Amino acid sequence: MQENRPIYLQIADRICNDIVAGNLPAEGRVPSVRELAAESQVNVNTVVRTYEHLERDGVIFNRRGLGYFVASDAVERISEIRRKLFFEGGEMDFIFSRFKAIGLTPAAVSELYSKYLG
Amino acid sequence: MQENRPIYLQIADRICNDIVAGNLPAEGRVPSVRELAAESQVNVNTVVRTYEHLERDGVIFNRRGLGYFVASDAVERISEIRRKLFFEGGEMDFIFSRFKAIGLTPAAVSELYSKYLG
Amino acid sequence: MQENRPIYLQIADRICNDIVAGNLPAEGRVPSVRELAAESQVNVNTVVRTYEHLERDGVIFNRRGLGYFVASDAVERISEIRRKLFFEGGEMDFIFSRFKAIGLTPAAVSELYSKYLG
Amino acid sequence: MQENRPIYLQIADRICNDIVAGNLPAEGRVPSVRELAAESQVNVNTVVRTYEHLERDGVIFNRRGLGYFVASDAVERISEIRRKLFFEGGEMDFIFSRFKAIGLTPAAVSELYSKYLG
DNA sequence: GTGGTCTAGACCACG
DNA sequence: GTGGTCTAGACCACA
Repeated sequence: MQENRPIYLQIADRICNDIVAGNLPAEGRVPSVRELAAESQVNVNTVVRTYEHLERDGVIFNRRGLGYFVASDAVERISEIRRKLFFEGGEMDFIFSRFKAIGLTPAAVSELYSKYLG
Repeated sequence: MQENRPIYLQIADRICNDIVAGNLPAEGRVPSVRELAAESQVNVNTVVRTYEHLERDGVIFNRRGLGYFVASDAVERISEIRRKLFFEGGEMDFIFSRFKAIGLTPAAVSELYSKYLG
Repeated sequence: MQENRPIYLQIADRICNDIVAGNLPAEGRVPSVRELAAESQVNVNTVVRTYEHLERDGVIFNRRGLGYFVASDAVERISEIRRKLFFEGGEMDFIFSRFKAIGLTPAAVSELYSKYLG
Repeated sequence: MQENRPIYLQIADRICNDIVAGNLPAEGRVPSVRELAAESQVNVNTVVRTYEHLERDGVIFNRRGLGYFVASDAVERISEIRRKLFFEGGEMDFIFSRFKAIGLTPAAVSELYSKYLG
């Protein structure tokens, strides 16, 4: 499933996770486009797209000539975006339709998810 | 989420759901490409693609000049394909990572899913 | 391979084999269109096409109101048609290209064919 | 015989032959759909179909935005597919029935095939 | 009537 | 630049 998603979104997700986990603190600088591209083994343009995407969402912001920085309210932004996508963007309904299609019960889902977390 | 998926796959999913639900019985005929295209308001070629896809998966088969028919073991096939995609195709892990990212607990997921089903 | 060939040609082949084997003697009547259709579990039009095809090749001929009959020189006709198709119709080259593609040697082919005949 | 096969399959065969022959090495890139379409003098969509077909068979794979690449085990895949089609798909039996129908002996087949190869 | 193939051209997301 | 999808329309073989 991940491999079918656009690479730039996968990278954006990683950045967001790092922000939420505290690896990338608020107001701190995120890796440069070239750094991240080299590290992720992808084209520079792909990372550019990632950062543009995150900037549009207010997760990071740009200081001309200095690079991109984590927004002070990035964690809240990310949480809000993800919840909105999940509950209002149809993600939840799609996921539940998949659960239903393979015949999973709520109890089974809960158990599988517990295992995943644990 | 659904709306971003290719139409031909959405149609394939609908056909599969109809098969699982018993609306399209085993060995029975599925709508002709032209019928389904008209009904679904899409181009004939899109339905052709759907049926090619389902045939490759062994869900339907072709009788020359007569049309497509539901495979006798279609229900099992569909179940197998969907479970494999879910458990081995990384779908489950991706979904659970989303749950985790927005801070859902197993209990919360179970409750939401119950509501969805009910 | 057989199942991908047009049904009317498969039936034509069967008729030809019956003629060569002597089951359908020269000047004898071949089954009526309806008989053969019922027996072969196919549409009447398919058998019509078979007979038209065989008639064009001079293997059978039509007596109005009486049905189709095996031509007196049907065996020779069939032999000639088959050889021509094989040697000049590109059938041989295609077959040999398949042999080559899966790495069969002449000796291996000979052995497999002997087994098939035996 | 070849000329009656769909173009997209003929092109697929050519690609496979190039892979087996080493002209298209494992992990290497295959021509872009546009390149191959121009070179083969066919519509782009026809090549798209060829590549979809080869991808389903695991012969090539896609890297997003970069193009299609030869699978690392492509040669084995191709060999397996071709052998399966030949031995289990009824291709062999059909071919041998043709040999028999025109009265070829194993020795004759071997000789003709040797000539073809040589 | 059925599906199968092919073309032409468009628009899009992605890297 | 890459492929992915979709449309429109054509022609064909087959049952």
